[in-house]
Amino acid sequence: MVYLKRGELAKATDTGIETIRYYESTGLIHKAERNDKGYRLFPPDTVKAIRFIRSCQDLGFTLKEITLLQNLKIEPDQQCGQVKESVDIKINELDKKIRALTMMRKALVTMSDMCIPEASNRSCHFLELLEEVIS
Amino acid sequence: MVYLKRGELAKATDTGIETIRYYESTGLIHKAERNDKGYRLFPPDTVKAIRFIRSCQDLGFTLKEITLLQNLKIEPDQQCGQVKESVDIKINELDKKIRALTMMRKALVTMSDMCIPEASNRSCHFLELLEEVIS
DNA sequence: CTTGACCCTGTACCATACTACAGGCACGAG
DNA sequence: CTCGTGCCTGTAGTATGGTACAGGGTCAAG
Repeated sequence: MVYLKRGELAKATDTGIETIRYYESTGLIHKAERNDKGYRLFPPDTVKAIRFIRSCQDLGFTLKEITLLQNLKIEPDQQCGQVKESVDIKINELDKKIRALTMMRKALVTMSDMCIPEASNRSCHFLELLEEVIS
Repeated sequence: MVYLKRGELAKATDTGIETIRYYESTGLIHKAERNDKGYRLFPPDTVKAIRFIRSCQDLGFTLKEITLLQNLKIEPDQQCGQVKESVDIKINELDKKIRALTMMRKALVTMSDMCIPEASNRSCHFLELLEEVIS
């Protein structure tokens, strides 16, 4: 059978078995079908869905936001403009986040570069550096 | 007096007044001195400290991580190498995060571009698009 | 000298995102 | 046929990051 039981899905996605139930209960993944004994049977693409969820979480999205992302689709009908608007907002947010992270990265690189064993006895205070880079 | 009371600090940083007490209790900001009546008196640079905390949170750092960031200082002593190592790890993490966000941004831009009224009757699902853009 | 805005403490509560039982049925290996 | 997993349900507990009182003192303006 191509279907996965809960434990198999958990292993395949390196996720806690209870987490799967939690995701199902919140609607983050589709309700699984059940066999005659009540065991959950997940279609194999649930693996992808869960990997997507975990990746998004790593990027700082909440489960609520991830639900929105999952539902994001543009259909060329009268509602297109609305969806486009929310997509554009999301793009702006991402831009801000990317810029900020890039600045922080720069601060860290500067720090790392300053840290050469032979370097003179200057000391580096991260916060001051970061403030400089950010502002 | 240059010192700020709790409410003043809250206003200056656009933060809940109780949040300030919470940050103080967790050691995220220094314990304020008190006047003779027990009122907290915060030195003015606490404003900066709290802004720093909020910015870092926006970037997806936890309060625990922010504490670590605050303590990150490189002093040219024997521990320099160690600190450099952890800084470099953090840089790698940021790189990954920035790349992933950039890809996600690309997917959204593609979506947004597809949404032109005159465009044909194709419809666009974010997840599929993201997979395309990523791979 | 009272009224309202502020501050104090302790404690309780909230949402999010899990995580851990307890009690019970299912199933395959030995 | 039993032993060890694995699955089921419901419910309770955890950590994080706040948020909201209650009950009481402080302070300055009118």
